[in-house]
Amino acid sequence: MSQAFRLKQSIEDAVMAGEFRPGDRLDEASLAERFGVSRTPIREALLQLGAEGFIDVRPRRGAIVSVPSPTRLFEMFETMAEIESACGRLAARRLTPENDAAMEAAHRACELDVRQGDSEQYYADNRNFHEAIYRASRNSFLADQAFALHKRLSAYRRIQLRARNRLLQSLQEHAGILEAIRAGDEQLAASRLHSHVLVQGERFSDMVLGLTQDRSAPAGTRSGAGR
Amino acid sequence: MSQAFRLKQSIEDAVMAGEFRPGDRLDEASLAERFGVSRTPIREALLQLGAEGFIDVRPRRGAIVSVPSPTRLFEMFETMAEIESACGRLAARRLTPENDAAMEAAHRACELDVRQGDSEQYYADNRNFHEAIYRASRNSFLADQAFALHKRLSAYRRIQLRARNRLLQSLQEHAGILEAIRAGDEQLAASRLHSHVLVQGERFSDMVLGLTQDRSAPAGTRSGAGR
DNA sequence: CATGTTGAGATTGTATGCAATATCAAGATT
DNA sequence: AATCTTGATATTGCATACAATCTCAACATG
Repeated sequence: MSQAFRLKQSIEDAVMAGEFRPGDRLDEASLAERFGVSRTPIREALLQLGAEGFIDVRPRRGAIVSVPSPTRLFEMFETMAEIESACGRLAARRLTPENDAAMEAAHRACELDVRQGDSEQYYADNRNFHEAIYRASRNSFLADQAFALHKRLSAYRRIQLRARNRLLQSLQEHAGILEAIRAGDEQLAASRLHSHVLVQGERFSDMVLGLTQDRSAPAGTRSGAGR
Repeated sequence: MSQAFRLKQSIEDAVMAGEFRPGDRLDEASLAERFGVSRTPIREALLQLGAEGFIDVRPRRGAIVSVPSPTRLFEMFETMAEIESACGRLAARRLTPENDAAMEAAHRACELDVRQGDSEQYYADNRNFHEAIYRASRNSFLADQAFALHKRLSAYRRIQLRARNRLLQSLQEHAGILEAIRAGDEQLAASRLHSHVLVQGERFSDMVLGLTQDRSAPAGTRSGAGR
């Protein structure tokens, strides 16, 4: 497969792994050297990531890892809540045994993780659970949108789950969601999913908003005390 | 501003104008010649359009205007219905005088177009009306998602509105939606928007796929049997 | 007659070079 | 001292060249 595709994935991974922090510049020359290719495929990967909203590509000024404002971030979580609840609504309407089984399996895995207090593994299995719901909507386009947004938010979501009690609460919410979907209660499934997702956004906002009123001077950037 | 950006817009416009039909190849050399640039910025534009889902870029095999299957298309409309109803729900909750005025103005314009039977102009003003609702959600990220999907579907939507009585029906639905949003009735606004959008998908489906079930061979499409 | 093979031409993928623009620090001006 | 130029340097944007792969039709083979 083409290099640009592999590079796109690698750069995305590096960003998600936190190797590049929000605000960091992604300059073409260093990336080219790092991956042992010329600037051309790097540019192509960056432009694609930019089109997907993963990074910010400013004409003539290079690409940076996007720095959503607290407001923007909350909007993203709110949108995720709307999309997920739509998935839940459709899942409740259309549930098949296969999809039910997939959700069940993912939920069981999450249970185990909580019992073992393995928050890192919970993070992964939580993702599987949510993706099982997306698929259960039996609308692959909607599911794709949900996947994409989930991925964009995962960096922020991960921080959330570090809190121990949140882990247990999350699991209990999953149980309630699953129950509603199985009961075919579209309304309930939608509203439970909505708050399950939104609470994360709210918690995160609280956390971030505590620090920055509006003028974010994101800590950690080598901002110019210089002058 | 950079050429690639302008080109991206131009190619998108050409696709939306129907100059390239679904399934047509977008080969780099001819586009480069047409726009008087080299292949490099053309590639960059195509890759970005591909990342946005507007076209299909198949590695080593060039880009084509995507040809959503009837099923996929219906899924896209269903997703649009979910997103729009989310916008409506939030708009009902958060309506400001400014957003109200904007929706009102767009609605008035649509009324005038119907009275004059100008379906082409209605097409444009209808878009404004819907975009006014997106903005009224006061969630700019959600609104951006809605814009993008609306754009991707507009080619199919346009065909819909050609039918005369559909024009009037559409207008009446708009009135109902506006009323619900103003009344602050989130549920009603959401459900009215949902069916307003979905009915287009359904009509389109009926048109294209009277034979949905799974039997392929979409009769009547010129790209069906191909070569 | 159907199917597999092959090779020329066409098209995409990547590297490199140069032009255009942005960045930033040192010096000029008030 | 603060702000405004200005030029050197770094970085991006685009064009061109070449390499890698695909396409497709003519031919060979059973």
